[in-house]
Amino acid sequence: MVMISGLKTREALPLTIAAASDTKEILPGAIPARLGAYAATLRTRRGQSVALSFEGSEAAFVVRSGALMLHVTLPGGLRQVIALYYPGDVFRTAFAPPAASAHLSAVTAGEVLRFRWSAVAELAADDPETAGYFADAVAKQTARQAIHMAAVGQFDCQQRVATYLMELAMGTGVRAPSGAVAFEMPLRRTDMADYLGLNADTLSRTMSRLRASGLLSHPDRHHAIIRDLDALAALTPAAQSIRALYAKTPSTTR
Amino acid sequence: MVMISGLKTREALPLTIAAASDTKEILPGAIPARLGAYAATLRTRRGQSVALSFEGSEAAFVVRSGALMLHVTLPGGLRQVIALYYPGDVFRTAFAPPAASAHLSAVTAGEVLRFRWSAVAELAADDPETAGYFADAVAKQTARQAIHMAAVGQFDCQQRVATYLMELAMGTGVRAPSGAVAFEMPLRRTDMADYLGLNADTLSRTMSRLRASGLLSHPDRHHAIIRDLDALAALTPAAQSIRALYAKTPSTTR
DNA sequence: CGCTGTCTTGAAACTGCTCAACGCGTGTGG
DNA sequence: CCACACGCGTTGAGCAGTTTCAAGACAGCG
Repeated sequence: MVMISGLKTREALPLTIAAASDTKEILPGAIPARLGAYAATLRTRRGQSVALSFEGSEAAFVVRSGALMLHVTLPGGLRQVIALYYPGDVFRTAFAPPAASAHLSAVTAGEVLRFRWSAVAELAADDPETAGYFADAVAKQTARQAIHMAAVGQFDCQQRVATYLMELAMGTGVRAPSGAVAFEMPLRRTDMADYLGLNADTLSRTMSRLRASGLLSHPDRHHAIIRDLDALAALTPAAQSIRALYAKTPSTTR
Repeated sequence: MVMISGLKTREALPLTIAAASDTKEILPGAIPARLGAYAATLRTRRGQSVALSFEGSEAAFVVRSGALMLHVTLPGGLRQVIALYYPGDVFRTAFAPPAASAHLSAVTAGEVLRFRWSAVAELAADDPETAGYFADAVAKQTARQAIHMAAVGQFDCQQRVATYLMELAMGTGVRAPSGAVAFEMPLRRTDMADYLGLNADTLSRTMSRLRASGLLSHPDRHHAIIRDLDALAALTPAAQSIRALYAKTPSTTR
């Protein structure tokens, strides 16, 4: 559907299919080629923070690989990770709430395309593909956020953790022949807790319980293996939704 | 870009110039005129449910007056009100998460414009005003949701209630000379609780405590008066953000 | 080798939830 | 016109799940 155009100005941006040699380089359903002409590519390291705006004007970002995290800190030291952005996701400055000390940072090494929002808006005005790409990406993200909202608002501790693990497993997991699923957990415990609206101690305890039950094991801090995905799914009321969400993603290419 | 000094944010939006002689039909952001050609106007009654899609295809909605609520019910009877949509807000079918029995319903009598999403997408492709309107509306909503996310994830019961009251006061409140603010509370207690991720009992208790402290009074179920807005603001860590959000709203027209 | 940031774990304190009862306004039928 | 049921909101008492605080374990790094 998307073809490579000769529009690259500065550096070659294989914006079509990142011929993923690496597991992470999931193809974002193809980022519209014409965007390339306006993009600056940021290479992120884990933990690196990304300026929300660009030279004082509103910016837009498209994640190409890796992941970003938006978090806010409110008076009183209350911190909440609002959203995680994965390959194909878009973000614009105006998504960040005002007066909430919002920060965007990388949770993983990866690549992020940055634009002036005005440039994106102009391009979108005469390139339906770009317009559609943004609109659909935002819609998909909104739907994902809805599930997350429900999880944070209604689930107990274990359900939230199970939900997050499920998302990771579905999004980036690798299936072993045994039926087990292995994946990375890019967030630190603290960030994970802030994302789930939990206390870090409680989160740790919950993960220990899952480990004790044999469902989960993590060889090291940032890696996890789920013995039985269905058993995990049984722990979260959002299992169906997550499955539907991640099943749909690839076909998002429309 | 049309831009008229906004009065009350959440009152009716004129579709075009329609010199709204009607009761509350005042004009803030102004919905792009050309959308009118594709719109079907739905008149909602409180509690009425609005079909998420239209004749099997994806739909888009723009709230003109009143308010809508999106809620999901997950297995186990867990219910979460995901978002509230106010005049000027947009919604499209794809915002609703899959497999979560999502429902859109009116919390107030009002008017909602309905479109086929495909029609909106086509129009946006050659009308930058429409495209910009949708993109900006979605961005504004996303920012609002971020605050709500932080509230549900991090705030205690009283802070959440104060946050919601603050939103209402800023959005639809009428200032009395005494400094008090009066506003409507369109949601039922149960829905309010589900929106805030609280138990209805707990919510009721919290409101009683606020009433006992003299800050709040409600002459009847759906009306409230805040004696001192600053005192209320002091109760929620999100006060600054809410103020910024609602101060910015009128100028959002850019 | 010791430092530091991160993660884990325990015990006590507390917040919010559950469940059950009651009050109140409204609609319905005798 | 009253009796009654119903939906909705309020309130209390007891309980459960989370948070808090403090201490210990572990890994990476100078």
